[in-house]
Amino acid sequence: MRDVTSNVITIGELARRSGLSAYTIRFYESVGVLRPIRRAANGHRRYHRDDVLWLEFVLKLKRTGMPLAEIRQYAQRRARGESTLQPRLTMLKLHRKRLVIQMAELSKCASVLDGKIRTYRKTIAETKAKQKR
Amino acid sequence: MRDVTSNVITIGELARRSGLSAYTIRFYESVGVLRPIRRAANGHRRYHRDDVLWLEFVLKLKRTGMPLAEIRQYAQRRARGESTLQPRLTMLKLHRKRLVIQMAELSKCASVLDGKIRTYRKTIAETKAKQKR
DNA sequence: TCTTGACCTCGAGCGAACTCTAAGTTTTAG
DNA sequence: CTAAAACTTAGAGTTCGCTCGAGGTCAAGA
Repeated sequence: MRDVTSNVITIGELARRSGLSAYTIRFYESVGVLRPIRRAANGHRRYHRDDVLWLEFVLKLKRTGMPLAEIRQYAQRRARGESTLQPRLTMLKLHRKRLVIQMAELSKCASVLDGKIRTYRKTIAETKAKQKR
Repeated sequence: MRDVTSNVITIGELARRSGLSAYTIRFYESVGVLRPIRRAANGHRRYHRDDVLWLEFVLKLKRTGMPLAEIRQYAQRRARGESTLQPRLTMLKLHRKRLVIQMAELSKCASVLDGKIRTYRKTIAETKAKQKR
């Protein structure tokens, strides 16, 4: 059996842990969101601790609406080292601003929804009362 | 000149007001997100107050991540009248739950981002200090 | 009258993000 | 040793949500 407790894992195990499909993980590598992954002697991908951590961060960005093209740019700057710290910081700050806007949007929509839910409940209750009479 | 203050507006005016393109508005009608819009004698669409309000609500759902297929289903139930109140209520409650999850995701990501931004700032400051020496 | 611009329909095209197929190797369990 | 499961590649196909092009009508302004 494969050692699942190791800090070097296969693509299948990473898929299981991340909730992505192996297809998607390879796709992310092919578009440059993940750097070229180290291989075992047989050519199979081996994901290390740092790859896993990076993927987790990528998924955070993705789930909060950053497009893959932008994540790729960030990844490529990261790969180029410390000289790109400033532009990366700018990207993060920009995304943070978008999050704030998104959160405002969500909470506004939540209260609209709450209003609708309340009136729906009332209407349904009234309809039922009428039927009983 | 066209009367822009009226409560019956053209597709161009609605596009201007909603920020969507006229293409998109027609597309929404074609997929059933908007009901078939009333026409002027010449066949041009005329949007009334209720159409505009409905579109506003649709955009709230869309911006908070409800897929068009689901919005269409809601719209079609709405068109079928009071008998669909219960399933519509269920849909709204479901979407509300998703909003809560999304908001949690966003704020979690925001704090991760804040952490990164802080360490980036520090690293940049240190690098500059080193260069001065 | 002529031109410009806003509208119409239908169907094709596009970009993003996967998702899968095919054909081939390798690993692992029995 | 063999069968099934897990991996590899390249490239095709799918879904979603638009976005546009072609070709046509119609109305208002110069």
